[in-house]
Amino acid sequence: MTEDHRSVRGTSRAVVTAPPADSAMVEPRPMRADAARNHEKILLAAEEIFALDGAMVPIDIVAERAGVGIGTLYRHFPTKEALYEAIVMTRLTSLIETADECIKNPDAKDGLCSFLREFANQASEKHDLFDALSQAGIDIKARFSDSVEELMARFDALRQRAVEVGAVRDDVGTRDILNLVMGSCHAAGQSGVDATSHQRLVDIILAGIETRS
Amino acid sequence: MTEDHRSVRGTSRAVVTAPPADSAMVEPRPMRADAARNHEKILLAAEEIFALDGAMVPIDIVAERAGVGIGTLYRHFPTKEALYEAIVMTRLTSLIETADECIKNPDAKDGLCSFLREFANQASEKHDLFDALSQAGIDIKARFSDSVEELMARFDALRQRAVEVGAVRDDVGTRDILNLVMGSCHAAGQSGVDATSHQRLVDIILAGIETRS
DNA sequence: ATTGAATCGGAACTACGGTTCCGGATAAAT
DNA sequence: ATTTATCCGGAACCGTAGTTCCGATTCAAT
Repeated sequence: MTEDHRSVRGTSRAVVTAPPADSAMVEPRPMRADAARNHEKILLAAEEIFALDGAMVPIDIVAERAGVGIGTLYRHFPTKEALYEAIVMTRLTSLIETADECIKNPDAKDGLCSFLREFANQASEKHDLFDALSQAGIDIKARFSDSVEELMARFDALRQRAVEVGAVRDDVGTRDILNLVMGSCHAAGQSGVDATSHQRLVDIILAGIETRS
Repeated sequence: MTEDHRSVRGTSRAVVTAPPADSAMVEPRPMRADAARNHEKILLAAEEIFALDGAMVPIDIVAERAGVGIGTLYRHFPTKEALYEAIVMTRLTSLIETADECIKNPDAKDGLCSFLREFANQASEKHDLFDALSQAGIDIKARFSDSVEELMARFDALRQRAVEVGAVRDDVGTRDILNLVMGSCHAAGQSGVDATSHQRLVDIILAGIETRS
């Protein structure tokens, strides 16, 4: 009994209503014009302010920045978690697209490098989003398993291809590289260093996973 | 009044007992036995539970674990920040000692490696402490500038020596290495991977900062 | 054993941030 | 223009976590 912490926090019975993207089968009425506009404004404002001030900013600040009331914000995203989810989702999708681009690169090593650089860019820009999520007890891999797996598959393909060409070591896992890049960007972001440093760090990591000559 | 005069005493484990005789005019009474015992218990419990469950655990949980009341905890550490500070202080001190050990190593590269490995160990164990601090708006470099500078100086000496011997590249800054190691440990800790992975990551980083052959 | 000061313990207070609710406003259909 | 379903706004509510306060307790000096 010395083990248990405070009683498990409120059963977050968060209604995980997926944002109706473009399904015309269930909704007889699409969405009122102002509602759609606000939805967009909120998403935009949230992304901006989270990237800027970290994901811990109170939501009423987000609402203020979006130019809407809190009630409106909650109508569109019934929970702060839901807002996080929406943003993470766009981020993952964008990253998957990037990976798809990079895999088109005929040079295996270049492809991997490009991807890692872009990945580092995004990671250092929005450094605390993922952090805040896990701090809030949200398991990204679990909640977005589909997209994450998709992304990881592409990432692994990039790595694998570079290994087969003999450009990078075969004893370094995809997960390792991810941790290296993501983590160092995070650290660099925290210690207020110049914004270009994460590129230098990626270079070092790339040197570290190269095949030894 | 810009400078807060939080007592620096109590940061090292040994000071809890009676102060030396040469400060008779300052401290007429040393500290009651139970008080000293509790001070120690709290520090210990806090260190344990922060390392285990992250630094966001409510302090009453810390008190419970230490077997004291909240009032008692607050008597010894007037603020949660103060508790953080005390722990960070012991950590920095310990790290400085490690660096002093490593610099005795005749082999420059081995010395640096040993230090980085130990650094990684500590970083991955208590990964969220620093995180929580910065999230709480506490600037570590500012508040502990003395110890941090001391540590950085030793770290830089280790790196410098390795560079002079020709073991590591000369275009990689001390700060870079620190970000790399600290960050990747953080990331590895977050994504629940096996506890040994941070050693693998350090190896990759070491490979990345080696002189190219 | 007595006494008084130091210390303990935890209930209560406070601040803050997420969430709910509902009267008022507005788009769109008639 | 009227009507109504939908949406907006923000005051109020609630739970959580940090902090304060003071009667009860304990150490240690006499």
